[in-house]
Amino acid sequence: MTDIIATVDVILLTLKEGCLRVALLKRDREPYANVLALPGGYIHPDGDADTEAAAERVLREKTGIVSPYLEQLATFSGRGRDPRGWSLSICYYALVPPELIESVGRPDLSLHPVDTLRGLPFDHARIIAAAVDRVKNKSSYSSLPVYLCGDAFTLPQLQAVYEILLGEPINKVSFRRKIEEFDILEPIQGVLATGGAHRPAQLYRLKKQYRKCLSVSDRGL
Amino acid sequence: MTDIIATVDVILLTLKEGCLRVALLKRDREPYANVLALPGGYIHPDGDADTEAAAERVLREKTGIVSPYLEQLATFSGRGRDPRGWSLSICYYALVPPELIESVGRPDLSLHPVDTLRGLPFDHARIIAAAVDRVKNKSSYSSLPVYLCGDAFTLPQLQAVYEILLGEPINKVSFRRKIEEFDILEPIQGVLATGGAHRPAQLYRLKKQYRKCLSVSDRGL
DNA sequence: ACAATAGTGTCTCTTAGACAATATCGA
DNA sequence: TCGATATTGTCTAAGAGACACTATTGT
Repeated sequence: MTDIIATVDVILLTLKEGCLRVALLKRDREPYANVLALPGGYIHPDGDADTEAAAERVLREKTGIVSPYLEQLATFSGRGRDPRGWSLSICYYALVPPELIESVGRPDLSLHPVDTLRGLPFDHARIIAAAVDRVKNKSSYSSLPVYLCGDAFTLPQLQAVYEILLGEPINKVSFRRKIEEFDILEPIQGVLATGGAHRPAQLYRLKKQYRKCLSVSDRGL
Repeated sequence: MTDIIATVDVILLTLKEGCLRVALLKRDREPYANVLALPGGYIHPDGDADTEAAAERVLREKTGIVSPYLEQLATFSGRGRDPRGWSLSICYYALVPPELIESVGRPDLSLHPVDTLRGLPFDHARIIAAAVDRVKNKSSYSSLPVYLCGDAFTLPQLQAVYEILLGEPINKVSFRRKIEEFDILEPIQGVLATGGAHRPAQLYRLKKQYRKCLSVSDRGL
């Protein structure tokens, strides 16, 4: 009986310069050595409690990042996806603010717009597309996009994040109503003065109990 | 390095006597021989194109059923879930009308209400709970429940299915508006006369192009 | 004062749900 | 004709989006 190659891959997503980007790094071994690919690695049954722990470990070892939000995407499998043989990858996706990626200072880690990816090994293009679909869809009815923002952000900034993900402008009043309804943010006593020759915006942060869990709406937006 | 046990499990769900039920069968080998469990089995890298094909094969071999709708649920993994060691199960769920299960005539296959399951082996209770959550949630915004109906059904019957899954009565007018909006049904020229000392209802069937794909709404219900 | 963006009040239009009227069967 | 359920029409109320007005900064 043929063996099964069992790995985890992590789709690490962030929003930078108005565009959703995925973190890729150069593979350090065959197959596809020196090709940009998703951070991934073998499951270690001796050390990993489960595949989620394996994904956390792989992400930490390969990028230095610990993501507050990590969710299982799906499992991709089959004979054709890896030249070494029949393989199976349990994929997880993470959303982080761009500063977190930059703060770890890994020169081999690079960000790439998800719309213009080329030359990806294995079935990584398909996996990334599935992750992007999931994120965009989930953004349409949940607070998921807050994980793309840093510790403190303004409502106009958060709205811009939603608009990029959904690909369309959102009504300001409706948007604020929804966020109010989610009840996950609290104002910080202090305002964002920096940018502006205009009225400064209130800074908000996630309430503690929502650092790792999201709020969903039964309606859209 | 320890080996990984890689299997697929299938959560076969149906609606019978006003209650969502899962198909279980007695395990024919250790561990947990003779205990009721989900249909499952090892992945065959030599024969299965991918895990979905493996799930289809396992379902067919163990129950004789070929389900039009089969979707990946999630992958469950870890050291504690199988006494044989670190294991990993890619789980798929299927929705079928009860007649399909009865038509295959497997006496070892039995249906059990998902609310009152006891004594399940491995982490099957958790897996089934996840599948039920997924089905109920997806039913709130999609045409998924039609797969629980047979080839022909009336709108009041379909509404009853939705109401059982959602656990609450639905407004008749709104429900019909939604189904109309999905645009997946076509009337059959003939009416359901059987039940009744009352006006018979129009029979509908799924349009051909929706036999294996569902329609979703961006709003609820 | 002016430009620019933040934040809020209000109106309208869409749409989900309530209610009810009509339709069609068996007894 | 009566009882029961199917089907359709219409009114109402909740909610989303449009619009516009006020607020607060830097220049």
